[in-house]
Amino acid sequence: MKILIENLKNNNLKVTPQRLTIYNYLYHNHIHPSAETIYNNIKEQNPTISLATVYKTLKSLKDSGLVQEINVGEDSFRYDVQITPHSHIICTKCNSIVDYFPEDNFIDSIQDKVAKETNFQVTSHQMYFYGTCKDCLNS
Amino acid sequence: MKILIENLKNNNLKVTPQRLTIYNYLYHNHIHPSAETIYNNIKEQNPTISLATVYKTLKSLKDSGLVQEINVGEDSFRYDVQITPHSHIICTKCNSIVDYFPEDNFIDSIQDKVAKETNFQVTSHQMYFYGTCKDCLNS
DNA sequence: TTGTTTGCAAAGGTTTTGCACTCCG
DNA sequence: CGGAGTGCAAAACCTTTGCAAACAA
Repeated sequence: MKILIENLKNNNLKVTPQRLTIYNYLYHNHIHPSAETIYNNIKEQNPTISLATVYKTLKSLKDSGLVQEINVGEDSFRYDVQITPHSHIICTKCNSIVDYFPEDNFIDSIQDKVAKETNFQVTSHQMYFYGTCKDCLNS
Repeated sequence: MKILIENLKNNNLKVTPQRLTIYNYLYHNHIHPSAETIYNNIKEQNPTISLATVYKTLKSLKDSGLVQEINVGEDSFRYDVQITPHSHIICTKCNSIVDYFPEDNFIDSIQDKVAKETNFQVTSHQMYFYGTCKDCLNS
């Protein structure tokens, strides 16, 4: 939570219970939830929170770099605490999303390669792999 | 257009002027347009077409494998004639999307690596690179 | 002819916005 | 206290759906 509080202060954002709750939920639940899922799961502890506040909070967290927004081809965005750069691998049967952490030099080498071949200054990337997870393969 | 007509027949879909127009537009305009953009650009030649038809057609083309749907983090999907597998590189200043074709063995090696390390059976992927294009760097 | 496709309007789902109230600093 | 954040309801989007008319095969 220290990271959150520091980061909020650095961005001139106030520390509110709603922001703490949402960040805390994401921090402890790496299921890449949608705004709706976050809302449903936190309203038990925080019955007065609104879905609009969840969206507004996610926007603040995203803008200050604490959370990343991902889209795997569904109707809605999903959210993820950004600790270190990583990719996502999606099971097309059960729709679960699993983090995948490639080594740094692997990513750097790909970005360098792309930058060289396209003349873009590449600053970030998103990599999604689709397939079937171990559990779904066995059932 | 031969590809389209053959493919439609193989999928028991009828060849209609609307489908020809939309596929033709995508085939000649590799700007990765949204449904709305497609609609706006083809309605000059086809004044009676509706946006709903554009969506329905894109769904048919997607299901029969002629078109791919991509999402780069905007509110809407964008569409792309799928010729060979490729990645996308997005300029965050001008929002243009450029195709990037890595060598086959490069992709295969990444997918193999991911599959091995995650125990997923990986069937496909989407790779998006974000940065600044040559033109925007020079202005 | 027959089943598919189209076009319209309406509905559905996600996300944003306006505004008064509340609360952090 | 003052300005930022919250919560509600309404609005704004994008996309899908239902249905009668039009059309491809």
